[in-house]
Amino acid sequence: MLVYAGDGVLVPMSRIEQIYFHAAQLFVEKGFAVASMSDIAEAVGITKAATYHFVPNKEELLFNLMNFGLDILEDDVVKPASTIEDPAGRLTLIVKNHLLNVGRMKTETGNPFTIFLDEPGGLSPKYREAIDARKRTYFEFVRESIIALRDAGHTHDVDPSVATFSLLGMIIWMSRWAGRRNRMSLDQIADEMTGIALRGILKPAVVPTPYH
Amino acid sequence: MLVYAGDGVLVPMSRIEQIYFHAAQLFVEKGFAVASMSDIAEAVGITKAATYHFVPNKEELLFNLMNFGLDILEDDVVKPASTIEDPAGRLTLIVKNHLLNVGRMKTETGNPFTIFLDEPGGLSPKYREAIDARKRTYFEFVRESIIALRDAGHTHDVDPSVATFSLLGMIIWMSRWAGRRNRMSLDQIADEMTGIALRGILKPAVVPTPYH
DNA sequence: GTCTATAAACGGATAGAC
DNA sequence: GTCTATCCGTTTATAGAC
Repeated sequence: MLVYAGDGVLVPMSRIEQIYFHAAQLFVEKGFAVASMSDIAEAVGITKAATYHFVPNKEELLFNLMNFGLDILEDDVVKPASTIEDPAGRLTLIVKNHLLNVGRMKTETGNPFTIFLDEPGGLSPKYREAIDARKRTYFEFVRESIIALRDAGHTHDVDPSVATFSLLGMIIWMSRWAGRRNRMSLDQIADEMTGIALRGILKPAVVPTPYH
Repeated sequence: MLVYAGDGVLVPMSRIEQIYFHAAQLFVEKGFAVASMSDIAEAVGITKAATYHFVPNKEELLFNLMNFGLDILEDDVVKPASTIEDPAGRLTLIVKNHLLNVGRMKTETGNPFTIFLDEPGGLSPKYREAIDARKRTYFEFVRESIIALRDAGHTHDVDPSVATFSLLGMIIWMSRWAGRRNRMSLDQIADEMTGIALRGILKPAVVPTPYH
């Protein structure tokens, strides 16, 4: 669908990929409801009718993009984290990689593949349920790591769900501000935020050394 | 505009207040672009034309609501925090009160006075600038407390801006999930999150006792 | 203040030619 | 694959009667 051009920049290839690429940008920039099919067509450089040759309707455009964002999340975060048995190391990798993922694909106006995972009212109930199920699976994946740490006595006295929501809120919100100024590198920012997140939840002795 | 009915529930009084009240709920629920003036009128129980007797246009409805939300934030967070000289105590009050504010006014579908402080593409540039300026002022207020703490050697090695964004992301995101289940009280949730936020940024010795 | 009626613009989506 | 033209529903907003 989209291809990395070496330095983390996403490059659209075929026409259909161009459509999805610009749709993602516009949905984030203006919101799903405000960005029109004409806007997308204009950004691609074709007419609205031509766009409908590739896309059945606007809702499926959003649905496919959300699934694509979740695919990336699973590849870049869940898959590598699943191989780590130590829950502290696993949680660290989750936070760091999710942050890098959010920041890496940032455009000038937001992150197309993260921010609109929560477009309100964009999807009809049928589609919405499928996306919600995938989001819940990810939430549980993060929460399980925190539960393991709590059961080992390695966390402060926090409810695992509250801790997970706090963590994910911090991460997702990053898509709204990171990448605006280049004073710090993305890696630096992700490291600092990983430290903030881990220290908030884990007891000092358990926080890995680079974030201690 | 709106009045508290003792237990934190907002009650609309006059007709114009009813309009703003239901508009706020609908904007959060469906998004600004999707919620129509007819929806609002129907919720109030009058016709769309009658609504326009009180409101000049849809955009100013959103603009006024955003300003109202910022007014509340200043009353409930900035004003009381400004009287506290100790920066650790001040930051603690900021986080706790902002969280209570976000959680208290939660409806079934979201927080009318917080979540849409960041409606994308809702406002035209002219109005948007005024809102952005007020948001920036609040951001700086939080950031200054963290800078004071860093200069006193009381924080971990974090950039004050990154720390502020992390903090606010966590808080704002709370509006999307808090209030769904009642396993924990709002005060309990706010306390736990305050702890997570403060521990992430402040050195253990400086974190106030209830959150240590 | 609230209504019915309607104007004017824009949205998603399709038909059919090339 | 892409275009022009168009259908049809919905939206914001207004006019004017009561």
